[in-house]
Amino acid sequence: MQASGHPDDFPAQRDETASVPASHGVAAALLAWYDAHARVLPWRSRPGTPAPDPYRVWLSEVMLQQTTVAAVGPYFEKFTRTWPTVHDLAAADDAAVMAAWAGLGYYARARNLLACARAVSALGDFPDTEDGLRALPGLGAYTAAAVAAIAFGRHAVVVDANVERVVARLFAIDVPLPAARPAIRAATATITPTARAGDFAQAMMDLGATICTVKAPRCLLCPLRGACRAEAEGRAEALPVKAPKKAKPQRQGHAFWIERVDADGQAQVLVVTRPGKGMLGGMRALPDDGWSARADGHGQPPVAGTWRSAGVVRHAFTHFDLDLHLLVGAGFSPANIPGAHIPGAQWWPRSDMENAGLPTVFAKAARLALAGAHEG
DNA sequence: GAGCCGTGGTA
DNA sequence: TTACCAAGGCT
Repeated sequence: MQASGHPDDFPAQRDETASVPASHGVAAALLAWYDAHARVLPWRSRPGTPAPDPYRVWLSEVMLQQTTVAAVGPYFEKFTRTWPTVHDLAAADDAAVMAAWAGLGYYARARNLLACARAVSALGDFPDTEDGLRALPGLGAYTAAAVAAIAFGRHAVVVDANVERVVARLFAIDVPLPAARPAIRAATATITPTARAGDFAQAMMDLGATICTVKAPRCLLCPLRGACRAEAEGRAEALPVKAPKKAKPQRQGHAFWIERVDADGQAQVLVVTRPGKGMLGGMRALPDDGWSARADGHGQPPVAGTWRSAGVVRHAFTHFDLDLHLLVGAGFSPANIPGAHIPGAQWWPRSDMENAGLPTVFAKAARLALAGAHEG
């Protein structure tokens, strides 16, 4: 194959028999495309301009883990408005951060976010190397590389699901995931430029999000079309190959709605703070009967009383589906009003449940309870 | 390596 | 409606 040092030669220089695309041409073509088509995002600087605040890069990358740009937007705005620096976040109360994260999912991210902010604040600032970043809580191989490249201009190989898809197609890697990961990483390294590694990473992700999509990739618009082996072979959409998924179990559980009127005449609802680990760990919630991915709940209410059904919330988690049966309690004796018996319990104003910081499954249950009350 | 861990959009 | 899955990390 004739080597080419001229980006202008790309993509015509592609050799059909080559095992890999022309690396120089791929990076140059992608960066040129990015300069013209980069998405404008709140946590991102324009191509070729100084890098954004590492705090904002880090915060956005953690929020974007397995989460869409559209979903992250309002949360990023809220977090940066409430806690403008990593030191502000480090000083925040755990409950405030968890409540602010409510609805975004994968709540271990919020717990690690706070731990990371406190570690960084204690250090004085973010580490500026990939290895230094990788040692922080919540930063795995992807996020450490992304922050190193985007915030600090480091030459790091950034591989997320977008990059996996783009590279699997570009090199026609048809080994199924996850076994293909080492080959994909090695291939990514061959096309990652020394200069502008951060823009390159973001360009790959933009390409994956807008052109090289999972379904119906828009190959006719792709700046890497001439270098793409999968496209040349007419099988871009078929790559990467993934192992089949396991079926999700259907679980049954109960949540319990308990109200009181306090001394000032204010209606309140009993909420609990869940244990710091595991499902919805550290989040405020309604009392429940211990349902989990592994088993149905035991069905028993936390206190004696009269319970009536207020409906069912159907909710899909990553690894199981849940029917959450909502029971509304009444008829508690004055000596038996719950609260003291239930670990982590507190009373929350009934009129302010939307600000209780409930994860979505419990927010749905709360809306059901509040709506049901109007039916009489 | 494989299981666990949320949510909302899309086809 | 069902199924897939998005800027993954941790154990």
